[in-house]
Amino acid sequence: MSSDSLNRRTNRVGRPRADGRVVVEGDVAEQILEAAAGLFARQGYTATSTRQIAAAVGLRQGSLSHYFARKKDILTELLDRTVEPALSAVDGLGSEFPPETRLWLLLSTDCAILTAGEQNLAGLMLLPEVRSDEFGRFWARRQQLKDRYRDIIAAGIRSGALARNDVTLAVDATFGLVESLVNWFDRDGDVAASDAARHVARAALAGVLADPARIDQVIAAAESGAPEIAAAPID
Amino acid sequence: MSSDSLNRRTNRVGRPRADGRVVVEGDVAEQILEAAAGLFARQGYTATSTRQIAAAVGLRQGSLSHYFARKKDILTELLDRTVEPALSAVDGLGSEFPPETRLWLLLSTDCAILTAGEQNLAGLMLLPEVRSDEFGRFWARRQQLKDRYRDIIAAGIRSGALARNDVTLAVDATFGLVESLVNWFDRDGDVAASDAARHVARAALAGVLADPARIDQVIAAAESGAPEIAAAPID
DNA sequence: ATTATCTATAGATCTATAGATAATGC
DNA sequence: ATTATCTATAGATCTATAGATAATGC
Repeated sequence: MSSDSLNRRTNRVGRPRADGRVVVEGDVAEQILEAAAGLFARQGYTATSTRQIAAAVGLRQGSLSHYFARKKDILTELLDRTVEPALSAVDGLGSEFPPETRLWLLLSTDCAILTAGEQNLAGLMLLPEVRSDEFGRFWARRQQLKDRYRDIIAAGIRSGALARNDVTLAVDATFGLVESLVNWFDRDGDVAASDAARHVARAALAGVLADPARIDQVIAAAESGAPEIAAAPID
Repeated sequence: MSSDSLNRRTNRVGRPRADGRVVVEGDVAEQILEAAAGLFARQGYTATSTRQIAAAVGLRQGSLSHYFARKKDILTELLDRTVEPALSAVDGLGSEFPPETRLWLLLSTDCAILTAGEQNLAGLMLLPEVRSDEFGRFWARRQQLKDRYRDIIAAGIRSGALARNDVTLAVDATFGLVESLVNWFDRDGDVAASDAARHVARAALAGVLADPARIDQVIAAAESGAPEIAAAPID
């Protein structure tokens, strides 16, 4: 085997980069997404220039279009990756459990997802620019997730396990409390992701339970996997 | 009294506006702040141009500098008005109550403040651009508020009323749960501000109480104004 | 004279695109 | 031939500022 063929293995097709650096770790599109996620989260979307994103991965500004035709496409792809894991986790939720148990399972997996990963991906949805219609697809997917919360909470209210509050309030608040994690949970801080996730999930559940004293029992039942006896209906 | 002097009353010094509209309702600086708050919250800081702000109050872009030398100064003033009310509310907090009662009082006033007003002023602090050093004064004030939470929560853990969790976790989570309101509470939605505020404050308190069953008792005690009997210390 | 505005613009961006170039692949 | 990059730039911003102007105040 000549040294020629050895070199060819590590080299890539296409004009070399201006800075001379060779791309080793595969997928450039992935690198762009990762770099952009960090920049968007720290500086904001509009305040992050395509030049900055390109520089972060060792490209010139104009070369980005080879991977993403417009800046917006990068954010769209990142947002997509935000909802999808939560939505598919929802599907695996056993329906044999009583609603308050299912709610705990939903809450705790959701909180775990939000605190997982190196980057605060889910935080991107709070960027004001994301409110624009251009990102409608994302908001539709997210609404699906919220609808699952609504189903479970409504069932819990019917069974008497959850307080007979306004459903909209209960759903909005529960959903909102969970998502508070993306604001304050700090991956570089002292608090462990699992502790933060559990604390928030527990507070959210406590907020809707009819009998707050039952909370640790509900959590234990969910985690032992055994469906506990449902609370007696109120009416 | 001539009609001349009558006219003078309603007219103002200075060159008339280009659009011919006459400013009636006093303070232009306040109008700028209000318009900017709405635009920043909806579109983001960088994505809002000084031209848009000016247009919203019937001025030309260049005329803004008469009131605020730079765009940043508008946001700084808005952020100032965000922390100050919360900080002064904290001062009025009776120290004769046990910590869990004081915590409830702090939580409920804070949540009330966050949901009050026509505009989601507090939401501005989540704008990514605000993280920059330029707004350090704001973050320092906010840290003072957080320190009050820490004092009270630490005291509650010592007294045994609050769960013996990591203080940092408890403070970060409690503070974060409260602030989740700025993300999801919708002034144009169906949920009343007072309901949203109460739900969140209650969930946050439930998250840290040693005995969740006590929650409604603690809240009732705080609201009747009578200091209840403190829980027995753990050690 | 003072004030609140205006108009016009310099200088600095920023994004998307056209077209060139330097690799590998066949 | 194909691919991944480059360089250069058009066109559209955006912010801050200079200097003019049209009111009122005295």
